[in-house]
Amino acid sequence: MPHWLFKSEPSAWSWDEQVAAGEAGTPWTGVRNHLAKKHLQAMRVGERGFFYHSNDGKAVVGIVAVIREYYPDHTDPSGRFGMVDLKAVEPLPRPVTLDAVKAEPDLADMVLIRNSRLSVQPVTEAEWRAVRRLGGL
DNA sequence: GCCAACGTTGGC
DNA sequence: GCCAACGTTGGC
Repeated sequence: MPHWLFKSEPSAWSWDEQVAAGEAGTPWTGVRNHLAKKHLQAMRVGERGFFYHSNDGKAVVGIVAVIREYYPDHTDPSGRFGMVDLKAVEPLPRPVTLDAVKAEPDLADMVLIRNSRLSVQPVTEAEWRAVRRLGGL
């Protein structure tokens, strides 16, 4: 099963807010990049991803699940981009910082390192297991 | 279709 | 606050 990584600045949308949204989840609005869009379109209900705090925090802090597949993003006036709905699944007992990811040789090829500006990223099975382990799961 | 100018992201 | 990386826009 594919895995993903979603980036958000906590000042805009934080893990705590995602948790507070509960089982109903929330739409992941605001993606305006074609590669990120492609990843959103590939997502299926039940797939999981990491929730990453960019800028303020710079750490993987939790795990989310896709609960609704790709549909139009009403916040996009051009109508070209869409979104999925996500819900919080569980926090990482220990957030995995960007520094910790960089310090792990097995994670050197993570998209988070290689293409740091991409806001929705694929995560390989090996990367998924390694980050979970670093996070105490 | 090319590419310079510009805007945004995100680490530092 | 700076700036490198990268994506988008628009003139030609």
